[in-house]
Parts: sequence; structure tokens; C-alpha cells
Amino acid sequence: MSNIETAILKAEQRCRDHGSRLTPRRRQVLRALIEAGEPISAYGLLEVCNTQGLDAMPAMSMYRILDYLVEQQLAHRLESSKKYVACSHINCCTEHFQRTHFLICSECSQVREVEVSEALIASLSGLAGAEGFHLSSRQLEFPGVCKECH
Amino acid sequence: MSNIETAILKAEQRCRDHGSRLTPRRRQVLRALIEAGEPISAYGLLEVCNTQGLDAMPAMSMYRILDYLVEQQLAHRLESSKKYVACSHINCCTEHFQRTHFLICSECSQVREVEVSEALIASLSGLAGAEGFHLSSRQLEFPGVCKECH
DNA sequence: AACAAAAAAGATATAAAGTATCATTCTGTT
DNA sequence: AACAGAATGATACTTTATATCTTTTTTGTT
Repeated sequence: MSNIETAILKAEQRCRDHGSRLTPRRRQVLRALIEAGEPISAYGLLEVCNTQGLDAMPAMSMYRILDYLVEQQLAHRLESSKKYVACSHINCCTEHFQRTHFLICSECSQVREVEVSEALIASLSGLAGAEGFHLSSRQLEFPGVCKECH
Repeated sequence: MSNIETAILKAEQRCRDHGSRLTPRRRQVLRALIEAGEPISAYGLLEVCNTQGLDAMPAMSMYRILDYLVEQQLAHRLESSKKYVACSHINCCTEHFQRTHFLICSECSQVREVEVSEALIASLSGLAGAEGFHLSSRQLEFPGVCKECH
């Protein structure tokens, strides 16, 4: 079975586990997102989906579905570019990391989803703590240049 | 002299040093931004400026001026909220830090501009390096809760 | 002072991203 | 079948941002 089919199956399972379901529309969007292979905007994805035979989907639905996929951690929204990417861990684990961080190549726009060590988190928290801040866990986005483009 | 007047003077100096100038419009925007005291959107700032007697300014001008202020590091654009803040170091130094990072309180939306230690930068670079990424310097935005709100 | 070139600002239109709201359809349960 | 709740569709609108062309202001040069 192709990687993408496996991913869809895994995604379905994850949705079921969370008491919801990967409906045809959601599946369509997730599949398109995975096939895109790089960050893509909501409207970009809408265009892709709306040239696939099925009835055209309004923008509102796309945003709703993307919200859902992000909530299920099947996708991530990159704040810095306002684009979406499929989670690169759909295939490899049932539950997602608490913290997700992204290395985003400004040349080829490829994205690497990375885990950050506890030590590093501790440093960051310490820095914030010194200023009286309590960091809330979330995703960070680091711009850079990847190996291929460097 | 009030803090804000000092800041304006310092800002003028910094612009001159960079071979440009803090025009009346730019001064008006910078002053409004400082007076806002918290992150404010381009259109929000436009509304403020356009109720100050002077001729109304079009949105385009506001964006141009904000771009200029950001370029001069007299202001920063917060990516996560699409808002702008006056640089908190206008008064304290002629040149700005290379890297600027923000702790953003999700309760009161106050922002703390912080410097990050070399050690921490090194850890981050190391993490990215392990993935073949070369980080490009830029601002990071950390969401959290400030001392007062915690 | 007069002029040309460059910088800044104004005017207008439009694109892109995202949300509010209400109606309709689908799905599982009784 | 009938109902409740979830999901989707339809429509309109808001917010954020940019493209483009024109006019005004500033500055350096003769």
C-alpha cells in the first residue's frame, strides 16, 4: 500500500480514537494537503480540491476542515507564511508530540518538523521566567536554509 | 523632557544616521504607536492617526510608513498577531540588537522585547544544524503569560 | 532663484486571508 | 420514520495587505 493510503488509514483511526470521523470532505482535503508536499495556502488548497470533480467547496468549508485537521494534529498551520502542511508524523505515531517546531527553508519552502530537547525547552523557559513570563507551549517556526539549498 | 519626546528625538537621530529622515507623517505614526503602548494593527493605528486633525491618510501610506519604521528598527511587526509595536529600545541605544525576540502575554497582550543569550542561540543553531538546516537570524515570538496575569 | 531628480505621500482599486451567520444535508440512535 | 447533533453549503462581509499611478515635497545643482 502506498504511503499516502497508509497515512489516510492512520488518520481515520486517529479521528475515530478522538470520537470524530474523517469524512469524505476532510479526507479529500487531507489527501490534497499530503499530495501538495509543501506548505500551501487555504485558498490554494481550495483551488486544488475544486478541480477534482466533486462539487465545489466554499472557502468557509475549507477553513473549517483545516481547523479540524489542525485540531486533530493531522495538519499544522504555519503562522509565518499563513500556509498549511500535513503533519509529517501521521504515519509514525498514534499521538503527536506536545511541542512541534518547524524549520522552514526560505529557498525551497520545504519544511522539517522537529522535536526540541527538554534541555532547550528548559533554557527557553528559563529565559522567559527571568522576565516573569510563563511560556505556553506551542509551535515555533524557525526560518533558515536547508542542506540542499545551502 | 517626557520619555516620548526623547524617543522621538532619538528616532530622528537614528533616521538621520541612516541617511533618511523622520518626516511629519512618520513622526505622527511613531508617536501614535508609542502612545498605544501595546500591539496595534495597521488599520487600528490608521484610525488613531486619522482622528488627529491632520488630513486623513490612506491605508497604503500607513503600511509604507510602518515598513519604514520596521526597517529602521523603530518598530516591530508581530507576525503572530499581525500587529505592530514601538521598539522598546528606542531610548536606550543607538543601534538595535541583531536578534529581537518577544514574549507576548496572551492575557493582557503586553509585549516584552528580550535579548537571547549566545548560548541559547547556539543550542538552537545546533538543533537546526543536526537537521541540516542553517538558521537565518530573525525574530521569534513566544506566547505566554506575564507575571501580572499569572 | 530655478530646475531636475529623487523621495515621500496621496488616491484608487483590488487581492488575499479569514470569519459571521443562517440554511441545508448527512448520520447515528431511538 | 423521527429526531438530535454534526458536518457542510451558501452568502456576505471584515480585516489585512499590495499594485499602480499621480501628485507633492525635498534636496542637490546650476
